[in-house]
Amino acid sequence: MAAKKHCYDYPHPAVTTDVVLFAIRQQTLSVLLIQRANDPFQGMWALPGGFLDIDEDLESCAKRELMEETGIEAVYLEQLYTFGNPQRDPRERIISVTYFALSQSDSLSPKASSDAAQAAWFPIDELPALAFDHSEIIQLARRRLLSKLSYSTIAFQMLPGRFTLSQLQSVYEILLDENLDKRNFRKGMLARNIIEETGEYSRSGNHRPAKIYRVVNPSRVEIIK
Amino acid sequence: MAAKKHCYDYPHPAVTTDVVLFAIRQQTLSVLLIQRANDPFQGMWALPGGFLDIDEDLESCAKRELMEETGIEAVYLEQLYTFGNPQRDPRERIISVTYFALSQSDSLSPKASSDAAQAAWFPIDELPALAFDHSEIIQLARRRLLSKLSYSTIAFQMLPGRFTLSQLQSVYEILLDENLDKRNFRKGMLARNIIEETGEYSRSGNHRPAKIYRVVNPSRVEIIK
DNA sequence: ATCGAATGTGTATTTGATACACTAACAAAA
DNA sequence: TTTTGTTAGTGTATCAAATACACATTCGAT
Repeated sequence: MAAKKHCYDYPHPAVTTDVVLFAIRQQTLSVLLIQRANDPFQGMWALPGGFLDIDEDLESCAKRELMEETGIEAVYLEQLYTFGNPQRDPRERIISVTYFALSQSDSLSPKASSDAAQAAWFPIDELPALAFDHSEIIQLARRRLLSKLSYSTIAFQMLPGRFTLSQLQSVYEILLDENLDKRNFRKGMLARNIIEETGEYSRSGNHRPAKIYRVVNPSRVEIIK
Repeated sequence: MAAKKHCYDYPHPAVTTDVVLFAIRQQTLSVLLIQRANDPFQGMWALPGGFLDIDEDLESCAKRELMEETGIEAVYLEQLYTFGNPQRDPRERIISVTYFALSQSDSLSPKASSDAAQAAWFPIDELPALAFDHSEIIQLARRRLLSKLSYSTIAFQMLPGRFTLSQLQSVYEILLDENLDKRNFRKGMLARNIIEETGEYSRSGNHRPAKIYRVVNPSRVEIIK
C-alpha cells in the first residue's frame, strides 16, 4: 500500500531504536552492552537495539529489543535523542531513535540471544570499543542522567521500592561522583515530600537498623520540583 | 543498494522532519505555520517540514524544508523529540523527527511555495486546528522553550545581536507571561557575565537613550549556568 | 561490658532571591 | 526656556535556601 509506493519513489532510511540501560553495580555506574553476533562490527560491543517493526510504537520497539537481546524486562525508559548522520552505519542509511533507561541494581543477569552473542554490564569508565556511534550515545545519556538527577526523581528508579536513606544517598554519591553531607542530604530529601517511612527497619548487619522508606506515590514518579 | 534490499525484506517507515519555529511578534509569542497544499489535511495548517532525503542529515533536512516552505533562513535549531505513533499519519507509517527553532523577530516575511499554499505567523494562544499531531508537538516545544529559559541563553536567539536590557527583559516577560522587577532582572542578568556593553546607545524615542549590549561570546551561546 | 560499624539528629553561617522607589536623560509641547 | 511625558538606570534591606559542621544511638559480635 502507501508505504510500498514511497519505497519505490525513493528509498526510505531504516529506523532502529537503541537503549542505554544504566544500573549501579558494585558501587559503580554501569551500562548494559551486547556483543554483536553479526556484521557489521561482528564481535564488537554495542547497545541493545534493533529495527522498528512497521506497526510498532517506538518505545515498544525499544522495550522489545531490550527484552529479546538481554532478557531484561521493562524499566524506566525515556526517549534520549535521534541520531541520523548519513554515515553512521556502513551498510545503509539508518536513523536510530535512542532511549535512556534505568534499572534497579538487582534486575540483572542478562541472557544471550540470536542477535547478541552475549550481554554484559560494563562500568561506565571502562567501556570497550563500541560499534557505530554508540560511544557518543552513551556519553549523551550519561549527561542526561546527571542533569535530571537534580530536578527529577529518577534516582529512585535505580533502587528497589523500599530503601534506606543511606542507600538513596549512595545512589546520588555514585552518580555525582562526590561525597554528600548526610544531614543536609536527609534534610533536603525529606523536604521534597516524595518519600515516607514504611515503619519497617532494615535488619541487616551488626549495626543500628535503618528506617526503610518508600516513594509516596509510586505511579507519579516524575519531575516534581 | 542496501537500502533497497531492506525495502523488499520488510517495509521501512518514512522519515520526516518538522520544525516549530518561534518568534516574538507584536509582543506575542508566535509560531510559524504553513497551509497544506496537498492531501492529507489539504487546506489545514501544519508545521513546516517534509521528507528526509536519503543522504541528508536530519538537521539539514529541517533547515532545508523550513527554507523551501517559508523562505526563512537558518536560525537557532535544536532537536526536540521524535514522534512515531503508528497512526499519526493516515497515509502510511511516518516517523517525524521534530525540531525546535527560534528566530529574531525581524527575520520574517515568510513566502509561499509548492508544498505550502501559504505560510503565516500565529500567536501561540490563537492557533488554528492543526494537521496530524502537530498541536501536541507545538505544546511540547513550548514547554521546552520555557524550561530552557532559566538555565540557558536561548532568549538571546530571539533578539538581534545588539539589544538593550529593556528589550531583553521584554523577551523574558513575554515568554514567562509575568512581569519582572527591573532592578532584579538587571542584577541577575549582569551577574551571569554573558553580556557586555557595546558603548553605544539607542538613539530611539523621546526619552533617555539606553545602553546597547551584546552577548560576550556569540559563538558559545549555549548552556552556561 | 566493650568494641566496631552504621544510623540519626540541630544550629549557625553564608549565599542567593526577592521586595521595593526615586533620579537621570532625552524629545516634544507649551 | 520651562514643563511634561516617557523610558533608562541605580541600592539596600529582608527572606529563603544551601551549606558547614560533631556527637549520641542502636545493633551484633567478641
